[in-house]
Amino acid sequence: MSSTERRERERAQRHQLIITAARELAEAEGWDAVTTRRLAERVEYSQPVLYSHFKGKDAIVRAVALEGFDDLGAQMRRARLAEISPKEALRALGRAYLDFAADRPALYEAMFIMPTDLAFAGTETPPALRAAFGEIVAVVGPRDGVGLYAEVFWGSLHGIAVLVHGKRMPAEHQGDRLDLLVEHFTPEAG
Amino acid sequence: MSSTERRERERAQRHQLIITAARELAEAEGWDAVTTRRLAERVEYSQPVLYSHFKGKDAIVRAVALEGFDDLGAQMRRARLAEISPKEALRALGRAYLDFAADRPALYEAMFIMPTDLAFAGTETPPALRAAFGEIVAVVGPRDGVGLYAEVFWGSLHGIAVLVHGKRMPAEHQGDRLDLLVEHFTPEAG
DNA sequence: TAGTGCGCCTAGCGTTGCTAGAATCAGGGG
DNA sequence: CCCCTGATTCTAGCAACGCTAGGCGCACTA
Repeated sequence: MSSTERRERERAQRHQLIITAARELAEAEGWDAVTTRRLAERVEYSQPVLYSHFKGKDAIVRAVALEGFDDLGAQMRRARLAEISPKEALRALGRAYLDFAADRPALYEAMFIMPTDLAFAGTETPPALRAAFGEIVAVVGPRDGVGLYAEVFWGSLHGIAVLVHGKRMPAEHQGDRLDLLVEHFTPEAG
Repeated sequence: MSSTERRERERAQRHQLIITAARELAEAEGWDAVTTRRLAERVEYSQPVLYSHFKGKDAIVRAVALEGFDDLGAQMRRARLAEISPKEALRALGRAYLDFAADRPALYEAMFIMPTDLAFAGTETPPALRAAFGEIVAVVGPRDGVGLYAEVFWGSLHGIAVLVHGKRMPAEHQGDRLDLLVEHFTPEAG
């Protein structure tokens, strides 16, 4: 059954190809440009092939988002581990988060803005999401049982990131905003 | 030219009718349900009439959003003026903001989530937006020249509101999150 | 080599935002 | 009183969207 294996391998490659193409197209021209037709053209297959891999366009976006959580988690982890003091670690993680949102806006959009049915805080939550949130918990400090501080710190970062991204808040002073947040959320100083 | 006046009056009424219908339809069934066809049917005119009032669908959404800022501004103002102490005023305004987002999700979406070309912080910023932001500045205290504290407080509120709305953060504990924010942003204590 | 089944593509459905051109209606002049 | 003029509204249709049915062709099995 070697041919079957090869087929499955090729199929998996194409699966990944679709996800990558969708992300690249979104990052280059925005999600509005990611239509099933253009995406199919880009992977050099016809439209229906997409539907043999994914239930629909939403599922493709979800797959792109899911990969993004690995990246974001790793980026935050690297940032916080590079610092010694809790305060500096917090600032580094916050900067990493905001940089991620600013540098890869389309990916960030798929992860945190577009409608999704990814389970975010439940038993079905994918490991990548859990790990990414865990980085925030680690740096904020699990001062309470439910991670309230981590939630609010995350929410604050997300808020300013998304308002800047939507041009509802000036892009300048983002560093100052982060400093202000860090000042308030530094562990112990609570 | 009385007939002309009447015509203009009727036209203005219809203009408002379209905005109201769009908002109601969005609040009842979500913005996806607000198609130009359904909206036209609802106002009992044909589709092209919409385009004689608005440049396109985006312009209708923008008009709905603009009205929302009056509501939100008033709601925040009422809340903060009902309290004496700065801390309680801050909490009341925050609660008003979060309640607005939770109670009128479609309207909130049009104001703060959907793509828009409304000028948010510039010379062209509509008075309603300016006034609403002014309420936040008033309650946070303009501790710096550029309203950094107000921006970050607003961003934090927006972040948790929108993450809960998108089911990316549990809906519970929203009150606790607000308390935590208020604790950190209370004037003087800063 | 003939049969068989899977995989891919062509074609098309219903819906979207938006627009061109026909039709209709109100108001004013002969 | 009637017809003409101009504005206003509607019918019809375009291109693009997400998605799907059905048939064709190729690769593998026997």
